[in-house]
Order: sequence, then structure tokens, then C-alpha cells
Amino acid sequence: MFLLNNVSGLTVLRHPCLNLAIRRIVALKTNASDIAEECIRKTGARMTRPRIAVLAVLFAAERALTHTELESRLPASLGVNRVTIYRVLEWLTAQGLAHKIAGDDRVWRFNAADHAHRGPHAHFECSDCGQVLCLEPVEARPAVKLPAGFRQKAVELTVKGVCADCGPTQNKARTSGRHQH
Amino acid sequence: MFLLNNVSGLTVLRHPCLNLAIRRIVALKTNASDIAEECIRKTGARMTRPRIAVLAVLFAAERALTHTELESRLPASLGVNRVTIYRVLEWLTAQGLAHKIAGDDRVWRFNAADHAHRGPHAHFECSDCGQVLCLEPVEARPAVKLPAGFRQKAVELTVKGVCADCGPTQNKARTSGRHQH
DNA sequence: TTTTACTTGCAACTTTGTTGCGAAAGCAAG
DNA sequence: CTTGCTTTCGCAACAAAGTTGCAAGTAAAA
Repeated sequence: MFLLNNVSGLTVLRHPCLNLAIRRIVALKTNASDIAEECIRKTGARMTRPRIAVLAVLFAAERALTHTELESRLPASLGVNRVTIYRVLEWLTAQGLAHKIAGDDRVWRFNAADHAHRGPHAHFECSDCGQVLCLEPVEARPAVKLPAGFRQKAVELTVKGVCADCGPTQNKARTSGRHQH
Repeated sequence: MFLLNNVSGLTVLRHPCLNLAIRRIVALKTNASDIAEECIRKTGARMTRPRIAVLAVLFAAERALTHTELESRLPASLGVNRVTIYRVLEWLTAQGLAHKIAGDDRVWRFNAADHAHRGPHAHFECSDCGQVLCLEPVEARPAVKLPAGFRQKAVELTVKGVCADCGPTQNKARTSGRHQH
């Protein structure tokens, strides 16, 4: 499920959406910035500090991050502008290095991803804190009939529920501050 | 699939999400306001003009409507405030009379729905104009494994693609004005 | 008809994201 | 290492969608 392979001496995540545990381990073993740098170099575009920093944060993240979360995890010393983060995220998404998810709270969330990121693919969304994370690929892609003239491009599957942090028996400290009204 | 039955002399939509054709027919045969009035009366709460008007527009709508679309379809003579529409939609959703859908454009869309609205349930979202409509219930509900401590409440299936209005061979007049950047 | 609690309208505010433009910084050539 | 071209960034202003506080209005019960 979660493949790691070696690109130019660095351990690179081959599966776009990694779960908490594995991502954290990888983040400790290798430098997320180095991975990010390598990925950006491969695009042929300019290597800039904001791009590397944003992608590194995404690589080290345990789940999909909102723009605000990303901003607060970025080293303050870099002084990256809010607008730049938006533009970098847009660019990363266009390059296929990041993956954009719309949640129920009208906020975009971003994951690190690589070009292997294709095919059916499920998300989990916590209805309490709004957290989104990727689930393993679903095998059974359900067939849905569309009205005449409609063309299908992709199917998205979202599981809604309560995450471990927000669960009734767990501690009530929230990972991110949002609650649905 | 689309059941109509009779409640206190009025034809009431028993299926929450109706497709274009059927909804239009029903809207012509009966007065959407009467249906709306009846539904609101059944909640036991106050019957107010904004509530009836908003629900009537939802009943007559051929697809999920954004707040803005709803506002422009509301009779101007009523002079319903923007904020009131938000509050009425929130109330209708809480009552189970409306159904709230999050699209990729960070805008809520609302459908008329009744309490029979349960179970797995797919949406179509046009990646060109952003339009959302409900599809028939999906039979195969795919099983997804969640991490430990996570609880599943609902599964949402969204088909993304191009609607008939935005299709390449159809006329290019857009139903609603949005395009994804 | 009066009373009371629920709704509405208004204005101001918040959050999230976008746009225009001049300044800064990559990268390549010399 | 310097020059110059082009991309990218920072700033400020803007825009859309939705929220909040509060006084005024109104549906429904007494």
C-alpha cells in the first residue's frame, strides 16, 4: 500500500497520501526539505525558498493541511507572504506535486502527492474538527448512471464521521480548532 | 425511483432529490408554495413568508441552488434579506426539509428534501459550471477501512464531469456563470 | 387584544481566496 | 562575477461567501 523507493539517494514517498504513522517516520529519517527540493528540481521550474518550504511542510504533514495550518507550520524566519502560499499551492497542484481537497467547511486542504497519484481514491472527513485524510484506494468503483449528455470524469468517495481525536471516548483536546455549527 | 404521494390534498415529493423533468412537471401541476407551506406547518414552528418562499423555490428548482441563485429566484416583492435567506436555509436544513451540499467552489448548494432522505446517495458536479445535482441512490456501497478510533457516519459519492450544458457538442450557453480557474 | 418569544432586517465584521503591479530573485549567458 | 531576462514574490486593495449583535417586527398563544 505505502511504497517507498529511492530517488537520487533520498527516500521518496511513492504513494501520494500517506497515513499518520508512516509519514512521521519518514519525516524523521530524512529531511523533508531535501525531498521537496528534489521534487521541485524535477519539474524544471525555478527552485525558490517558498516552494521548497511549502512542499516540505506538506511532506512532513500527517494529514491534509489548510492554508492557515500550512502558514503556521512554515518557519517564521522565512517570512513567506500569505499570497505567496496561495500561489505556491496552486502551482504545486498544477505540477501534480500537491493534491487539493474540498471539505465541507469551504476550505481547501492540501496533501503532498506525486504523479503516481491517479485512480479512485477515498477521503475521510471528520464532521467535528473538519480534518481530512486520505484512505487507501477503493477497489470497487461503483457504477453510476448519468443523465443524457453528461460525461463522467472522476468519482470521489468521501467517508464522513468522527476522527480518533474527536471520538467520544478519547481525550477532548482538538487537533484543529474548527467545529461545525 | 421518484415517488409522489398525496398528503392532505397536495402532491408532495417523496423522494428528496428529484431530477429535472419530474420536478418541473410537479411544479407546474401544483403550487410549490402550498407544498412548502404544508411542510413547514408540519414542523410545528412558525410559518413565515421567507421560510415558505425559500422552500417553494427549492421545490421548484431543477437542481441544487446556491444562496445567490436562490436569492435571485425569490420574488423581489417579498424583499427578503440576504441574511434571512442564510438563516432560513440553515433552519430548513436542521429541520430536514433541505439538504446542503458542498461543492468544489466552496459554495453551499441546497436541495429540497424530506425526512425520507437517508442512505447512500450520489451527487454529480460539473467541473465547468459548478452545477450540482443528485443522482439515483447507489446500490453498491463500497466498504472502506478506517484507522483505529475513527467512526464512520456516512459515505458520500460525488461524480465529477461535464454536464449537458457544458458538454463539447452542446450549445455553449452556460446555465450558471462559474468557471473553475 | 395583549403578550411573549421567535424571526427578520440592518450594518458591521470575519474568513478565505484573488488581482494588479512594482520590486526582488532565479537562472543562464557572457 | 556581472549582466540581463524572466519568473516569482510582497504588498495592498479587492471580492465573495458567510456570520454576528442587536433593535424592530410579527406569528401565535393567552
